[in-house]
Amino acid sequence: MARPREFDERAVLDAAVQCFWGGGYEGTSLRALISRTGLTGASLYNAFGDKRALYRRALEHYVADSVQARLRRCEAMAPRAAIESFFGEILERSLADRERKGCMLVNAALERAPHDVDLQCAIADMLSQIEMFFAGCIRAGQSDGTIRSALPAADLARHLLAVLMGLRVLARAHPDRALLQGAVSPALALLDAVET
Amino acid sequence: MARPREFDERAVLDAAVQCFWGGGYEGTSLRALISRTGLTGASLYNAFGDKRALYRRALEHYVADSVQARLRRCEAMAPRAAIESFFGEILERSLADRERKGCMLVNAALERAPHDVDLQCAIADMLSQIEMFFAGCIRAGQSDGTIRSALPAADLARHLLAVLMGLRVLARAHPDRALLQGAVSPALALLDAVET
DNA sequence: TTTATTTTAGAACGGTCGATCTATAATGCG
DNA sequence: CGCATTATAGATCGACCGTTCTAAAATAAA
Repeated sequence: MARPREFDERAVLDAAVQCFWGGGYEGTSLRALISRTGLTGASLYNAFGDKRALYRRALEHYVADSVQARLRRCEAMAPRAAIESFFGEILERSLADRERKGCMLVNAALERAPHDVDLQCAIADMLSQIEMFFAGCIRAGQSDGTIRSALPAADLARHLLAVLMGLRVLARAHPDRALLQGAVSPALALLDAVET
Repeated sequence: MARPREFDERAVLDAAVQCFWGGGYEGTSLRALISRTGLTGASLYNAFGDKRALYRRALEHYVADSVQARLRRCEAMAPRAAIESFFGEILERSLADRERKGCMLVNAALERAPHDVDLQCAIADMLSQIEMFFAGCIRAGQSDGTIRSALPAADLARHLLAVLMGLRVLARAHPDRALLQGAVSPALALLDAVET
């Protein structure tokens, strides 16, 4: 009934993520998006609305592609190992991240959440998915004895979430292995049965 | 020999901090700074150079005023209490922060450090001051027995630094008392002598 | 008082911003 | 084949960006 689209939406969102990830929302211009995605301003506005809506779609695309995929990958492992592997992956990725892009979700949480109510809710949801992954691992580990039960699983999960956010900030400001490893290892020690 | 300045530099930096703190670097326009500080563009450029230099001066002003003052305040306390009081203060301030401005240093670390080498070094220094505060408290507490010695003081300090960064991110995205308290309390438990 | 020097005020600069307009191209339906 | 509908391309919009310019004002030394 009408002219069909010439672009692949996923490819366009991939390109948009590449722009927004490193540059942030304010630091990414429509011109940059037009150049990266290859389509014109009119097409972008026709397909996605405005810059704000495109940013949100890009963030959701990033989270589905990058964060949720990692959660699924780790959920397949034993609880204690899942958490250790999760942080190990983050650590290696952060140290290999030459452009210092960090995590787009963390960047969005700090840059956009305070200024965009809708996005704030979406981001809170995404963060709570990570928290729930931690909580699930911890409860399972506390049941099978691989994680100590002295502290509430809910608190531990929130703690790990904070450590994760902190890692991402530190990595963007000062990506040093000793710093990041030092920050993570006490968190893992906290999960273990105690030895004085 | 020449016309004297009509403004107080500290007051101007205070105003600049108010602008940059909530809005970030890219989100704050020269017009906003001109309006808040009360002086003209020419005066700003004559006194501080350009926007980037003003941002750096504002950040240093903020850190001296807000971060270093808190460190001094807490350094006067007993080591274990100093850490607990430090996080307690952050927590209450974050929850009372209606505008969700968070911590300007953390905001700068995430927004500007990757894009500004000079600032990155300055920020790394400022963060390491906080890390050294933690490290000092922990070493002292490990000596007098109020903090357990099972983990290296250096790692614990880096861990607390990461938790602090994470708190600031979470508070800006989802300022909920249960979330923030849950994130902190395992960090404090980690410092204590063990009870199974 | 004159002169040199610096700060002020405010207009103005070229450039870029997000967003929209016009016109053309491409499809399915009647 | 028209016809309605949607996507494309590229020019263009007013607004705002960081920065600089000109000119007036204010001081201290000569």
